[in-house]
Amino acid sequence: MPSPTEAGLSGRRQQAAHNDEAILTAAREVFLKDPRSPIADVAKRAGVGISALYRRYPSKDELLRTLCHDGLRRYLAEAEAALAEPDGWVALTGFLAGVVDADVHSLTVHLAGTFTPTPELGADAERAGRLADEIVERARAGGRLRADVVVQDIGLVLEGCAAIRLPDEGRTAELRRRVLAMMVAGLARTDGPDLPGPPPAPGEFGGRWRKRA
Amino acid sequence: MPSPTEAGLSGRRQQAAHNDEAILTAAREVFLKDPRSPIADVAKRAGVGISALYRRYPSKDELLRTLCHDGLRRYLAEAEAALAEPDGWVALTGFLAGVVDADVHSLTVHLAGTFTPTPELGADAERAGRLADEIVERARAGGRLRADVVVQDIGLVLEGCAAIRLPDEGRTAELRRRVLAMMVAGLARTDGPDLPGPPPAPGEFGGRWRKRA
DNA sequence: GCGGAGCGGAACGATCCGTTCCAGTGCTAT
DNA sequence: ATAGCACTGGAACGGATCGTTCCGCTCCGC
Repeated sequence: MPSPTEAGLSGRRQQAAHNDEAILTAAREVFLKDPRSPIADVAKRAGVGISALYRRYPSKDELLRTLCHDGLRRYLAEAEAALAEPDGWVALTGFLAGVVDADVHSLTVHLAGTFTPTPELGADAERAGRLADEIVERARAGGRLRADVVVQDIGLVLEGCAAIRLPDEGRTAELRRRVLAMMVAGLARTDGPDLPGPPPAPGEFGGRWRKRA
Repeated sequence: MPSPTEAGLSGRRQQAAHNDEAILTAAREVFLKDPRSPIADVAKRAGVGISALYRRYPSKDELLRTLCHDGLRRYLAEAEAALAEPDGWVALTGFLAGVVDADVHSLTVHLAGTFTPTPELGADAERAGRLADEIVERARAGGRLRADVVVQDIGLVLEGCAAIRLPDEGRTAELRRRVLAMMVAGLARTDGPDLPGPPPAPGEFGGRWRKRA
C-alpha cells in the first residue's frame, strides 16, 4: 500500500520514501509519550536503523524542531477551520476538540524549550496566538461564553486535557474528550459565580519558546 | 525559630532536627517539580550536603517511598475531613479543592511506579479508593452530581489540575483553582447532554502501583 | 557489472546520577 | 580539658544512558 509520496517510485527509492514517513510518525508517537525519549527509540519504533534517521536529520534538535513546527501547523489548520464556522461557540468548542483529538498541544508546548527555536517558528507561534484570540472573541460576541474567560484560558484547558494519557491511544482520546466536556461546561455562561482567581495573563502560560538553560 | 520537633534541643542535635525537616520539604518541592530530579538537587535545595541526606534515607528509592506515602496520608486526611461535611456536594468540591491545594496528586500518582511499593502503602491506597468512592456516592445522593459521573472521574479531574504548573507556586495554585472550577461545572447536574465516551473504568486510570520496568 | 546511495547497528565519548568515602567540625560525656 | 564520635560537606567513583560517528554490507540504477 504505497502512500501518495511513494507513488511512481520503486525499489530503494520507495523504501526511502516509506522510511521518511515511518520515521516522522514514529517520532511523533515516541516523543508524544515522553519528550525526553532517546532517539534510538524512534528508530526502533520506526523499524529502521539509526543511520536512516541521521541521514534525514542532522541532529536530534533538528528532528524535534521539525516535529514541533509540524504540530504548530496542525494547530493553525484547526484554528483556520474553526474560523470558517459561523457560530462562534461551535467554532470555539470545535477548535478545542480538534486540537485535543490531534494531540497537538504536547507536540508544540512540551517540546518547546527542548531545542533552540527558529524565527520562522516564532512567527507561526505568534500567528497561532492571534487566531486563538479571534476564536475566543468571536465566541464571546456570540454570547454563550462567560464574560470572565480570557484567551489564555484555552491554554489551561488544552494543558489539562493533554495531561490525560493512557497506554491505549484511542482510549486516551475518549477520556480527553470527557475531560474537555467538563471544562467546556465551565466556559459556558451561567448565572453562577465567576471563575476564581486572576485569569492567566498574556505570556504567563505557554510562552516557553526558549532554549532550556 | 525552632520548629516544634526541634524544641528542647541544642547545638548539633538541633541542626540535625532542622535538617530532618529541611530535607523532607526540599524533597517534596524538588520531586514535585520533576519526579526524575537527581538526589543532589534535593540536597542543594535543602542547603545540606549529600551525606546529611544519605544518613536519613538509605537510598533514593526509600526517600521517594516516604514522600509518596506522606502524600497519600495527606490525601486520606482530606478525604476524612470531607466526609465530616454533611452536604455531599460541598464535601466533594471541598475535597477536590483540598487535594488540589495540597498538591498531593503528583506526589502519589506521579511518584508511583518509580519505586517498589510496600504492602502498607498498597493498603492505604486501597483505603483512599474506598473513601473517594464514598465521597462521590454521597454527592450523588445529594442530587447535585451528574448521574453519569463515576469515581474514576475524580482521578481525571485531579490529573488535569496537576498538569497546571508555573514557576511561581502561589500562582500555580490560583490557576489550578480556576481549572478546577471549570471542571466542577462539568460535574454538576444540568439539563444538557451526558459527558461523552465510556467513563473511566476501575483501575484504568491511576492504579499504577508497580515498579517501572 | 560497477559505483554509490542507503542501510543496520556496533562503538565511542560525553554526561549524568546514585552511592560511597573521607577528612573536618564542634558537641558531649567524662 | 579533652577524647571520642555523631554528624556534616562535598569530592570521587562506577555504572548507565544517549547523541553521534563510523564501518561494512546490500542492492538499485545506469
